[in-house]
Amino acid sequence: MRRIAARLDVQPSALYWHFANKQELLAELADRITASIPRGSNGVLAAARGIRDALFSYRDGAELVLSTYALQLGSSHAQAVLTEALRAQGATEADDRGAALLHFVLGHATLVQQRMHADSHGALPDAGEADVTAGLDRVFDLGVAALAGGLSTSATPPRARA
Amino acid sequence: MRRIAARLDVQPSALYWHFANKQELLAELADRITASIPRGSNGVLAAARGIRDALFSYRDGAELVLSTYALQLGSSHAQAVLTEALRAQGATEADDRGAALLHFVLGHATLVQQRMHADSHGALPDAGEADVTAGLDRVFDLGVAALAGGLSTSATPPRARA
DNA sequence: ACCTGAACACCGTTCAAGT
DNA sequence: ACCTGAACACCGTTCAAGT
Repeated sequence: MRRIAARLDVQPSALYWHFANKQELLAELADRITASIPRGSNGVLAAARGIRDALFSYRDGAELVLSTYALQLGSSHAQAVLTEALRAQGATEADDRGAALLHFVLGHATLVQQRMHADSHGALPDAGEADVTAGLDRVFDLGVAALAGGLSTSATPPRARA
Repeated sequence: MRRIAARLDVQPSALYWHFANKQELLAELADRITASIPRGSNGVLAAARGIRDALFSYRDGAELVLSTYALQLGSSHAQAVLTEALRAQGATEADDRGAALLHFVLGHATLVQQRMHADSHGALPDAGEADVTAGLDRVFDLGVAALAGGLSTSATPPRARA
């Protein structure tokens, strides 16, 4: 709060005219992050990646959206995007699958983002020359594919294969 | 730190003889939580539930283990249990699947635990008489089943069906 | 070896008072 | 309507000094 106030050239107490408390300010921030998630119907994998990338593009975005979603402040835009992509693909139990997918994406993204953040501060145990992020994209894709229902995860498969 | 010190009838600064900082103390706590996860080979679903329940039995256990795992402090016992159960079931890509499953379980459990915690403090938007936790067990089971590989998620199916 | 005491540099939040 | 100033009740952490 003090840092935000400083950036606005205002006293910290001024923020409490606009927000009841820190949590409500964070909920507004989370809403802006999720609002930037693309709605397009390019398949479940594209939808999941859109969410992940939106989270990654803000510092602590994943953890913030996870917590705000848990408190049921903020919108459920992310889940709506996933459920919609699942339905377009003809998945069964699209609501539950959408929830599970969202939980996976939020867990995965929070974990990866925290690890990257720690690494950039040199706070990770030294693992030699290995990339901290090695294999995590593969884990993400595998997880999404599995949760999407074992069907094709792309609504637009390569034409050459058709 | 101050609260822990008080519980031990000691000054907060005394803790810094035993731990370098708060994060290292939390890592030790996370290790004790994951150490309580049962290793049995009763299938992937049982393994995943064992992890979830271990997390639930400590205040903020899920978030704590998620963060500690992200920083790669503490053991990878939870992931080992999942990977082992996947292999016993004959799953392909057991390592990546184990990672994805762990991410899902951590995301799901963190979300559910934070929501329950907020609800018990009356911090959730009023949803009438609905249970805050409604349907979440179903989402968990569906997620685990999907990530387990679409195979049977139980190593001991009902005998009546055999 | 293990702990205390005192300090340092922070937090989020409240609220009377200003304009 | 919107902000300041000052305070309150907290944090994690350090470090000389004690025993």
